[in-house]
Amino acid sequence: MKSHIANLVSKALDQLVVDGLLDADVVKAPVIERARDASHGDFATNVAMVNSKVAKMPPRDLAARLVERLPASAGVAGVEIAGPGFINFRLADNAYHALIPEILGQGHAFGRGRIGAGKRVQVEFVSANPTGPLHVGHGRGAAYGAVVADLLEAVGYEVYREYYVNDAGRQMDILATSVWLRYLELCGEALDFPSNGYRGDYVWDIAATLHRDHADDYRQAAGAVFDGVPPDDPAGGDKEAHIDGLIARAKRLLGDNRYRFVFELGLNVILDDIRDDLHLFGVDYQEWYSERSLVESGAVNKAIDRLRDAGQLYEKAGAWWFRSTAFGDAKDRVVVRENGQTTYFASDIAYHMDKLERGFDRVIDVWGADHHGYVPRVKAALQALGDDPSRLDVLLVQFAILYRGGQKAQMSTRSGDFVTLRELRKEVGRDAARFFYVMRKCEQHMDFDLDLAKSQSSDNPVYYVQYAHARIHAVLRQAAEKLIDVEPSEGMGSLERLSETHELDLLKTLSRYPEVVEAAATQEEPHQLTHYLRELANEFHTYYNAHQFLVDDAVLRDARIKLILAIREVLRNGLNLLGVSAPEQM
RNA sequence: GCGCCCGUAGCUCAGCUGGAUAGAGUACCGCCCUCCGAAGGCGGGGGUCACAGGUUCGAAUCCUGUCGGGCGCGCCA
Repeated sequence: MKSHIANLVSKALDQLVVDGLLDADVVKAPVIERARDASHGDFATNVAMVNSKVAKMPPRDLAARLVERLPASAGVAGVEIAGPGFINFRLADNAYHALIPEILGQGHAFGRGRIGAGKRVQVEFVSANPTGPLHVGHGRGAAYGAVVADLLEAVGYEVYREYYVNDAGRQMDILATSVWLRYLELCGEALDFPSNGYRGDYVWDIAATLHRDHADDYRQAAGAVFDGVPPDDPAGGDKEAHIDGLIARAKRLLGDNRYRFVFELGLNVILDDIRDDLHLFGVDYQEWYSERSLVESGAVNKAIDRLRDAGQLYEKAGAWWFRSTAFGDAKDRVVVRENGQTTYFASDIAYHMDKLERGFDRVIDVWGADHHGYVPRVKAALQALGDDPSRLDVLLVQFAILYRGGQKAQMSTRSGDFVTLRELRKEVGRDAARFFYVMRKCEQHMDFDLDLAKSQSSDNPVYYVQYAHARIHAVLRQAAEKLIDVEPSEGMGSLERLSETHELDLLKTLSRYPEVVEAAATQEEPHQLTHYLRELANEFHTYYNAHQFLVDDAVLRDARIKLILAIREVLRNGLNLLGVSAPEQM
């Protein structure tokens, strides 16, 4: 409908050019938008105002000339000039009635589009370190990334969802060492657990598995482990030096193979947990991409070599630095440390290089906002390698702060004192968690009200929308009891009986759905969809209270049933895109 | 100190590629079930769009500055 109006306006503009009232070179393209106020009709355009200057004519005069040249159209019931020079279009009722067979005919496909044109886009999200269970801070990125991916798919992109597994590096060594130390405690060794180790209960659980399956096979005397290791922070030392010393000691005492065994046990247990957790959250990936595989395949060294060959690296204080300042970064960055180990950043360069080499048209990273300072260096690296950094979009998600009983629910991974995503799901349910996380635009700091998410009342927006869907099914069940055929196969002739304001408003709202999906997808803003669904649910509830659907007049009843079937379809499709269920009963 | 994000109704937030009287939910007050689920609906009050300048036919929206809040500035990941 919108494009139809745009088409009419373009033709009128062309005619103005032909008539010599406008210069084709300077005329600005028309923008058609939904009228905000019903009294302004259905669509409006500001072409007359934006072209007023180049036409050397007051906006309203230009508007009048343009309206004179608009082609006639059956779907358009009225055109008027208003305000400073807006041209308002009012559609004929039957233009909206035709929407119902369209929706019912397309079913699940209604609202999906093709502007993605099959382009391949990769979306990387969550990618939390496998050093512990996911917590609620990861939940927002998970929900947001998943919905953005689904939205892009809905508008015609071929989407590849990926989780980058940081299974190399020092944090993983700290985890492996933490597991081993807990295991030693289970064996009966007395020791002071390092202040920088992972202290969560899940570490005990992994240690217990090791102890159950291998008894004392991995046991070493605590003295042998700790003697000569630099003191920990509480003992007046440095916690970083202490944990590094313990890692080195673990590797030496266990030997490569046995250390690797403990390491992998920890990694696999946690990764399985994360995978399962996300799956139950409705988040599934095409690929779990291992950082270690990147190191072991030589991809990291290859990336470093490419940078060196391009003259973008230099040596300073024993380390190799990437000249990222040459590409807009605030300072140069180390890629190879003094000790010869490559940095996380070096892996990330290789990873992003690989993403682009895999031939994606677009690459999207969803990161926590605390990583925003990291964006310039990754883009710098891509540019230095001769790739096009604009193919990479980094979407930053701000933190969500949880409130329970009006109080902040705080968290910290290292101390083990945090709310896990699993617990959140258990507490508020998957539907509410998914909906709440994407209800706000991602750059907005979010207050997540656990009590509200839990409440089974109209205060809770997710229940409000789901209730509208369930209510439609309640009507359909009622109709079935009365032996009314709810899916009549005959034509749509009865639809012109839909003439109530509530009905026409609903049709108008339904007609917006494809535009909402497209906007939410292209702007990566799932919240637009949540707002839309709330609005649609509200209009349905209003309609429900104002009119009886299952009336004696069979023709009218038939029309109304078709309308609510169309509403059901859109509610279901929209909720589905959000990863929220559309229950038939609640 | 430098960089990024945010500041709109008591509270939580839309609106931001400039457009017509600034919206929604919630809270508060008042109504509506002999009627398909009241987990609902209708109405009402409530705003110097943080502040100050600038750009123009027009600014919550764009630019500059100030003030407030969050985050980041590792040879950690």
